[in-house]
Amino acid sequence: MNDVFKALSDPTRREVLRLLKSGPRSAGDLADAFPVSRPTMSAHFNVLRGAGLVSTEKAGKSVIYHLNVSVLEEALLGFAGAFGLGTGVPPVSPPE
Amino acid sequence: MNDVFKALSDPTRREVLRLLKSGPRSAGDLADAFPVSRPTMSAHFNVLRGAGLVSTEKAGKSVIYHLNVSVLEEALLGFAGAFGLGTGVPPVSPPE
DNA sequence: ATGATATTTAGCTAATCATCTAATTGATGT
DNA sequence: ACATCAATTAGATGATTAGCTAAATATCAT
Repeated sequence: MNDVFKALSDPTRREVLRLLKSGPRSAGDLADAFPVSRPTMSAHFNVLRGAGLVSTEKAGKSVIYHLNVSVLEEALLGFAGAFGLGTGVPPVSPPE
Repeated sequence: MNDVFKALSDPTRREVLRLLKSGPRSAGDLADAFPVSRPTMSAHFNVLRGAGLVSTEKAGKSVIYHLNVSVLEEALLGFAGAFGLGTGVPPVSPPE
């Protein structure tokens, strides 16, 4: 889970996830959406994959990235939930 | 909001927030809960304060740290919400 | 005013990070 | 086989980060 928060700490990576929300995309397609080099984007993809936030699938010359929503959900809501946020169900003492 | 995610990327800082969830605590009291030096903890506090996640109040010799839940909520659920997580209300196209 | 206590700032270091260019790998088409 | 295109790895660099010790600041008590 630390890896997930580390991954989320970079705005480029958060934006990649947001783009992936609308559906799978190739590495180059994703890279085109950012003003940095492809190798740099590749490094960001590695961090996201290391955190389990995305999965890859080979399609010819391309590599398709998929968003793993469940991993995002588990980390984000898991943490938020510890503060009584997001679920509607407080963690310790319900506000009577 | 980037500052918030940057702040959350460190496990020590996330734990500080979790401790603060149960109520305000002094700097030294918080520092005692971690195996690092006080100056190091002070630096972590600065990051959390810079992100707006905590506020301070002076009380005699001590400095009391308060958790700003609203800031955490806005960032965390704001981001999660963009993925249809946490609110029960999907972000773009509601499942009819 | 002196001393003790709580916290922060200053200054340093080692490690990590985001970025780049150049080179490599892998797949497709001619 | 060769050229081309997509993506990654290698290797380097400058910036940021988390950590430390030592020194400074602020408050309280004597």
